[in-house]
Amino acid sequence: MSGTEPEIDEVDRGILHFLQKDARNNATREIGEAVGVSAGTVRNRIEKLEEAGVIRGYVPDINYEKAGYQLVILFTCTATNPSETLAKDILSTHGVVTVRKLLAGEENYHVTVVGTDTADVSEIANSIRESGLEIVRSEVLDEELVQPFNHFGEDVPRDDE
Amino acid sequence: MSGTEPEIDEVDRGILHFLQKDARNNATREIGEAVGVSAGTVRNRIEKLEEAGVIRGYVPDINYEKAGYQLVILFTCTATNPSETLAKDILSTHGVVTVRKLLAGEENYHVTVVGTDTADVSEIANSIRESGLEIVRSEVLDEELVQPFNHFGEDVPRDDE
DNA sequence: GTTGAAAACCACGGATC
DNA sequence: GATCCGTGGTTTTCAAC
Repeated sequence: MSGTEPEIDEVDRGILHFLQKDARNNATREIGEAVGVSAGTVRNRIEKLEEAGVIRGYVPDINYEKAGYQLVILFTCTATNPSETLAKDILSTHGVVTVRKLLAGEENYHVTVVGTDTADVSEIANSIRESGLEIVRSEVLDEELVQPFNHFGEDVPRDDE
Repeated sequence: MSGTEPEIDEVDRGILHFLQKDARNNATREIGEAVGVSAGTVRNRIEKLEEAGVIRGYVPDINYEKAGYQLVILFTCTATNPSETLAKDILSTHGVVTVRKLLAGEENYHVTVVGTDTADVSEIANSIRESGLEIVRSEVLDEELVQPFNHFGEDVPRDDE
């Protein structure tokens, strides 16, 4: 199907574990010392992981409310006429931050949007409908916590703490 | 309430816009040229944004399936006995990658988990129940797209391109 | 708060094992 | 495939505006 299955070993898991904690402020040498390889190897592994599509990119974890966008809304939707590009179309809509497509069920699209006020959110809702989603329910998001992957490197020996 | 409201200006928005695209492989000098300030100022602003809590951290965007965790499940739950630390407790559970707490409604907790097989997911489900969540529904996630914040910097003047 | 320059640090590339 | 090393670029620090 999708072809190659990348083999993720302990070194890769350790690297991914480190990147989870902080994907920006760290050095390959520091990671290498923690997982037991050289800095150059860390760089090679990261490159492989990126090429294999395991790592899709690096994003900042942003607190929307503190950034001035007080409203964070979760729209539960039904795709009336699903197309191949529907998810990507929705994602490119102003205000949309995440799109989750479920494998089955009626309410098979979950769209998270952020806005400054209700009028703003209302406009976003209209855009979503025009793209081909019927909004079944809209709810206010109170809190969202992200732990991108707490599996990696759980059994990697740590020299500190 | 939460106290200080950080003032996000055009420079901050431009910086956030750049970090969205790639939070790891970029130079402060490059960002500075795009938004019209020096590299040092970019670093100062980023530090401010981090201290203010606008930027909570930097995380890799990982494709779970390609990393060997084929099952990505969305649990829709109801908090039977909500506590202050419930969301954080759930997040620290093995296999849990995101916790979304809704402001109101019966099914007010959405928990995304990843696992290697059904037995793995079943164990995770048990852990979630033990933490105080009743699982109302479980669905298979087909696709998840993230666009952390496409608002920032849309109207920032660019001197090139 | 921002800027500019010097120094320490790091990533990147090739050669080697 | 992993490691070492030299070079260019970048972050960092500090003085000055």
